[in-house]
Amino acid sequence: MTVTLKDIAKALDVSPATVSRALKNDSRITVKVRERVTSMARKLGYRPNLLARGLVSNRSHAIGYIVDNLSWSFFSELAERVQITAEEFAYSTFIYSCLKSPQKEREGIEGFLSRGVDGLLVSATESPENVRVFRELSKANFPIVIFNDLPDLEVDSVVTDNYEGATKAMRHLYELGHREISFIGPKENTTFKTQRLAGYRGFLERHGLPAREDLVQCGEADPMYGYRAVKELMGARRKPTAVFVHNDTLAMGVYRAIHEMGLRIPDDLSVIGYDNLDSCQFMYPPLTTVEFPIRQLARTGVELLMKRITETKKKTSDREGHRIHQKIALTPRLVIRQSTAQLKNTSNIF
Amino acid sequence: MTVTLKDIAKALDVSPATVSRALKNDSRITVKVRERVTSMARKLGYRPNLLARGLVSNRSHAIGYIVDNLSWSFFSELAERVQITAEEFAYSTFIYSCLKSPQKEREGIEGFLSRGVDGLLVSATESPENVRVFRELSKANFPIVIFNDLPDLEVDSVVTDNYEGATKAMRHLYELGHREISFIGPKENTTFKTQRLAGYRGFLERHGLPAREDLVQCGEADPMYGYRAVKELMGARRKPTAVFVHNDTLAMGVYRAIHEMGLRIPDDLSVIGYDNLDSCQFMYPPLTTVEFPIRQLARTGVELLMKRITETKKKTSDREGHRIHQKIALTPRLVIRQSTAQLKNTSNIF
DNA sequence: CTTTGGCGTGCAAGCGTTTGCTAAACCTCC
DNA sequence: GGAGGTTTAGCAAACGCTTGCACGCCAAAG
Repeated sequence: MTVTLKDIAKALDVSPATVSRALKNDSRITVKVRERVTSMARKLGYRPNLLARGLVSNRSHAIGYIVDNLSWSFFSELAERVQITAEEFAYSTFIYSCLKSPQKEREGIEGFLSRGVDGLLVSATESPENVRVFRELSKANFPIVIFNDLPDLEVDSVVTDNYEGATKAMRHLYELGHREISFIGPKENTTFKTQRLAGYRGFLERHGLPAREDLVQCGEADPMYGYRAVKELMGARRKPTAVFVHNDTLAMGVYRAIHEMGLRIPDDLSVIGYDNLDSCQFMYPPLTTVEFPIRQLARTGVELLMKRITETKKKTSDREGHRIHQKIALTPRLVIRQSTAQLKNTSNIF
Repeated sequence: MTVTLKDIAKALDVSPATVSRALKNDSRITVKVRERVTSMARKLGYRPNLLARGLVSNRSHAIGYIVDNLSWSFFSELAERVQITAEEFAYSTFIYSCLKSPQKEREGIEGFLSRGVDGLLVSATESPENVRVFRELSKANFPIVIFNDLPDLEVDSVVTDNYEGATKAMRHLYELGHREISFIGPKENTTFKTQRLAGYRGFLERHGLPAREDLVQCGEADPMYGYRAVKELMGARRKPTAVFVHNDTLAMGVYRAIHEMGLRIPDDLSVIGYDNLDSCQFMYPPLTTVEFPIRQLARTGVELLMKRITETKKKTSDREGHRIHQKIALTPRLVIRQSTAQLKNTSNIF
């Protein structure tokens, strides 16, 4: 059925070893032989069996990428970039969506390892059990890079500075004259959320603004929650004049609520998001947001992972040499569009 | 380093064969032995090597899914559902985004086959070369299911009736009194586009409405094009009162253009989309659309593929028994939200 | 006490590759 | 013309697992 190295060997009356070497451009093989082999391979429609290859070479030329929810633009954009970048290194990418379930995430990890991936990329749950698994893998010198800022740095990671991003968002609003600024985010205290919220609070504090807890709204990580939160905020007596939303997806709900209430963005409420998803520019008005540099993140992560992989595979002997782990932080950038504007009718301008 | 069957066997002083059988609940193994084996496996942290397993059993327990652009919600939502459904069958899903490049798509297929996937799921380019590849695979009894309506039915497929969906959209607009209805879509003549456009034209014809070609706008498959198209349409002398947009993503651009021009949906223009992406309900106003039943499609596709896989793997002998291919069509459903409304100021009501 | 027949387990081959070592062939040079 | 060296190619083991077959054991039957 399927044609193997042996078939080529038989057809050419050489040994499988020779075919194998010829196909991978081993210098010891004559040009003539190589040519005969490659042309016969093409003729027969030879397709290398990566399972066999992986079994003996102990390299699958694949990496695994675990995400929370592939259906969310944030993750699917990342996943696509990871795949594209890995491809430049002749690597396949296996993607697994764990639906925010630590249990499933665990299964995903196991599955990847069973399939012999050469390395792991993670942007998923922060469940303690799994974080422990990542630590152990890392300690065992298994190549793994995490797109997150875990408490103790014992594993390679590529992150963005969420605190800094939040600060930039806040400064932008502040400079536009806003003082009553709300924060809308998920209730889970992921590092992303914690840092962004800290950036928000830190900014208020440094500028002597009151930290009104009624302006901090946390709920489900779903656009619907953004919708509900705004309805509540804007229905209250002391409304905010601007809102810093934890991510662009949540901002979609915010938009809908504002429009539905017959209010306008940015006139009645300035809105700033986070992530800079592709869809931002098609919201109305186009959303001002903090860019989460997806492409660079994917690239940096994959490159770091590849470095680890080659390191590890090379010196399989001195595996005791404990690696120094890296944490690479990318700076977020503010993308100003039209959902934020100068505050009007106020004496509060600095 | 990694623990294998042999290690367990050695530790228990039994043969690897016994361990293998015990772990897969072979009835011939004593309960006592089985228990000793499983507990030892757990203790040692045994993880089956799927490469080896696949090599000998010729079953990888993985399927490949090729999509056009993973970063598009439509595909990532599909991919996630495919993964979830496949998991129910104890199958892994490899996802590959070919970025609409037939070349890359081809590489993706080859990669999947090299990795020994047991079956293929496709919603990607319709390039003749690759369609031929699919045909050949199918002819060779390789399990493959396509989410598309290919010209000649020689391969299993699961589709939705785009013509019917378009008709439902048009009828909805028609019943609301609209007569000047525009179509905005991609310029590539994919089957989706062709069928939806045919549905649009067919409807006009059956209802004696003029087929104004200036109302049919085709361009890039990108929200930006929807934006430009609407600007042009609404800038013309004879504006449409409603627009049927080929998909929800394109509709985002339509929305932005309308809003930017200071017009209102649905008052100045009724808009109907196609796909019913998660984000539809958060557009403002929530988008009326034709549902592309993603979940059922994924489920049906995976189930059909699984059926093929078990069929094929069972009777590896009579592989000549040419299979009868199936085409399963799911009916699209109209989801009425608030982007469409009764046409006002017109004598044209039926 | 020897056969028969299950039943439970082990042997060994094989899946398609890679790769260290060996061997043959060919040069080059004295 | 043979020693020594350099190419070039083959042998065979190994990767971790599955599986057809054989084998040994014990109980029941003859």
